[in-house]
Amino acid sequence: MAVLWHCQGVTDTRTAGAVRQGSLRELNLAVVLRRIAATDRPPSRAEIAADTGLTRATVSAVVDDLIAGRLVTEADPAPRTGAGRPARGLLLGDTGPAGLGLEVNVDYLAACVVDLTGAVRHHEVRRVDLRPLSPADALTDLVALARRARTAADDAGLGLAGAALAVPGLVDARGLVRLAPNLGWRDVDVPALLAGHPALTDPVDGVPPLVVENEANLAALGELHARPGGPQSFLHVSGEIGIGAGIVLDGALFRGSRGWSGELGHVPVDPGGPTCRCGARGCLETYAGQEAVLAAAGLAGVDLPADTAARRLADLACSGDPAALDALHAAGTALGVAVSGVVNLLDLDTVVLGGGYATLAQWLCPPVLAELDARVLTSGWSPVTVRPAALGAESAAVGGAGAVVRRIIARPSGWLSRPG
Amino acid sequence: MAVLWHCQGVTDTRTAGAVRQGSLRELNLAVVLRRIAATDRPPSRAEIAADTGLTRATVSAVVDDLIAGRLVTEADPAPRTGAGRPARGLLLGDTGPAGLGLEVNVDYLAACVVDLTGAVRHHEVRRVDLRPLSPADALTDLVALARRARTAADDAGLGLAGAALAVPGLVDARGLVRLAPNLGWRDVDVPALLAGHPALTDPVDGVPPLVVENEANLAALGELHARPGGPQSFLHVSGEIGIGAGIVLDGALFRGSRGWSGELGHVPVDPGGPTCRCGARGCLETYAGQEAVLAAAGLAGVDLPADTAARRLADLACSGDPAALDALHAAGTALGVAVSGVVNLLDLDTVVLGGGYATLAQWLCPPVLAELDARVLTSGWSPVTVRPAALGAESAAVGGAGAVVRRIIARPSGWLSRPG
DNA sequence: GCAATTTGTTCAGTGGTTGAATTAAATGGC
DNA sequence: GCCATTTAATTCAACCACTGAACAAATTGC
Repeated sequence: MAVLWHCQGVTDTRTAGAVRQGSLRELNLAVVLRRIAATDRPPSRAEIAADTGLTRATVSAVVDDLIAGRLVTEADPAPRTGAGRPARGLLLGDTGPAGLGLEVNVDYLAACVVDLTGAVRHHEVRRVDLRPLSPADALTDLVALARRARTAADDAGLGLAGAALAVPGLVDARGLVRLAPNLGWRDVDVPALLAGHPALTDPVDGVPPLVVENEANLAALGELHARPGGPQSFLHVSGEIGIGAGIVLDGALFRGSRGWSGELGHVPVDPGGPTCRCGARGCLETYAGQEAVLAAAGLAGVDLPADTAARRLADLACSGDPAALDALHAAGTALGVAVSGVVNLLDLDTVVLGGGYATLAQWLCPPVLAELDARVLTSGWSPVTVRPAALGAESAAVGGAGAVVRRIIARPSGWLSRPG
Repeated sequence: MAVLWHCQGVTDTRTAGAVRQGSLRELNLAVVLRRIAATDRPPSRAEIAADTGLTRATVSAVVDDLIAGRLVTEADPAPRTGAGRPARGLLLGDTGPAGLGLEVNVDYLAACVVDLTGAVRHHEVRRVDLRPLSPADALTDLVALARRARTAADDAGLGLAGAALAVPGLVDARGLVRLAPNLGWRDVDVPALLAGHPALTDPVDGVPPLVVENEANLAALGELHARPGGPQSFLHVSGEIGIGAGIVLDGALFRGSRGWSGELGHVPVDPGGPTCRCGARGCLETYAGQEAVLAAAGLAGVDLPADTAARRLADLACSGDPAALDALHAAGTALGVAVSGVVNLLDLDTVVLGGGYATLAQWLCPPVLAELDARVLTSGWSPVTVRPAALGAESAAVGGAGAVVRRIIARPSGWLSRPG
């Protein structure tokens, strides 16, 4: 009766399709590469063999393939240890594939390049109010950033293996932006608009080069990326003009069946509360959305980019402004109520405050924690951690680029068998 | 720019560990068996080969192994089609392994046996009020049911491959029941108490024979099991004395990191509402829990098993009793508020009302739907379906037994390499 | 200088898939 | 009723990638 197996294990999807003969190598490439990626200290071939259960012979063969594909390099200085032939450490390559992360937001465009090791090799943010621009014009500007990012990647010897574009709105499975309220976009066919710009990336192994994804989801992945040893399951709340959330479970983004998960802004906080622009009453957004908080702090009608607004509010709070402090406490309490529901439902132990909330975390965390302590059934056993996001506005772009390189690590065969 | 790949695919965990040589067959056994299980019409070897991409030679070899292990049988009557040698249909075996499902609840014990095909081959429910009994006595009674179930399985030529026990409470990873409030259990070490009863099942391939799991989670799996072609992602709400929920995503139970997901009963509905027995204010349970609904319907203080109480309430509602109708409408509205939050967060399109709610679905569905329509951001694009559960009180036991056989289908090598 | 130790590679052996050829079992036209 | 046609399933040599053991390489310590 010793150890129990879990129902989660009951339905593990170890293989999606058939396992052909070549899949064996394909799968072991992923196993070995993942092992190399999983640690700080570069592991030796022998160590990998011992850890994974493969023979040293197999590991050597697999590593040869990985080195040939520039996914892995040997560490030059042999780490000095005891007796025996010194091990040669293996590192993720920093001249192989890289991911391109892009973001279109209300008041800025961003692009970044992340290499296999997770290092941000290029980063550019361009402040521009996109609301007056048409989607086509906005994307033309974005392509200029992407082109510079690609040049930077080329100069560094990196090959772009894919790109991810963050958009603050609902995106469907084909990359159509169904609704991005704060951008004023509706049914914008981003892939079609970008189709005329082949500069982005080339397809690799049949994998299309661009993903379009909700900004809050990619920002959550950015948090995952920024804390390699951190929790693998958490809720990342993006407090912008609207409130979105990215749900990360076991190191993977949970998108829902259509990718529309995480609409935390419209979780009911008080069913009899004020009417939200979505038509319902008492949504979280009516308590903790940027507009509501600014109004409560006496800054009604101020039209500011999210981070500037948050900065302004933080300054007020720092100076002890009572209206600002009250507004933040109320927002934090409402946020705590909504988040408590999430935690009760998903059994999470970490909540990350991102977007504008990161700047205001100092004032938001206490009331959020208070609600969590009171409302989460299991908080007595294991308390919930609430903390600000590790990255700022670049989170979504970095998260998107990181998702691209994580995909390479999860399935290196695609990169290795590329035409080039 | 054609088709987009999804972020979900970015983080697919195709392999957990190393892929040894024998894993190839192991994995293909699962691929082929899953294909056989996935359809009504028995597929031929050739059809499986075409679908999976394996060669007919490989499929034949794999099927031979499955037939030898009684996991698969050949359908006797050749399905008459066009020209050519007639195909021999392949079916899941009904004389191979089976799962044992058990349930301990407030007012009944249950046991059932489910074979690979999903058929319930044995079922027994024993009504008994467990609250006065000690956990040890309750489990002794349960073992008697389990023994009869095992005898029934043996008589039918089935081999029990594992058992799952549903408990209405929080269960930790080691099978310890941390808290089962309505049973009056706290820190009950179920595996230890059952260790003296070896009659349950024998271990198979190192997999321990018994899982202890939350009743709401297994009931959700029961719903999945009862509707083979139904949705693979849904929220299953169990309305008992407390309110639990099981979250099924892509055909798998989502348990959270510690298995404590689905505490819907303590999701806040109105932060200023009545105080709940958990200490917080305005939990769903204070509006839609059995006690609250009975009190609102004028049946305060009645201490009844969940299904009896629901039956009584349904009778009142049928007869047009205004207090009962109002109580149900209020409960449904509160339930709708809580469920709206869940749907906004997880992007689900189906909500199943189970437990006592199934009996009352006729009156609960309309207000739940009304709240969903008003509060779910994406309800305009794709409406949410709300419907009663397919199974009644037996849901958790059947779901647990089904989870055992699903595990066999997911990893048949464990059964095939068993000692016997 | 030599035994001990640990790493990494080489190589014959093997398990399981591959692909083509072959056999099996039916339909349909004449 | 016979034979070409068609589709299903099996057989078999070839091959791919892993296995295990032996071996070469590189260092420490006596």
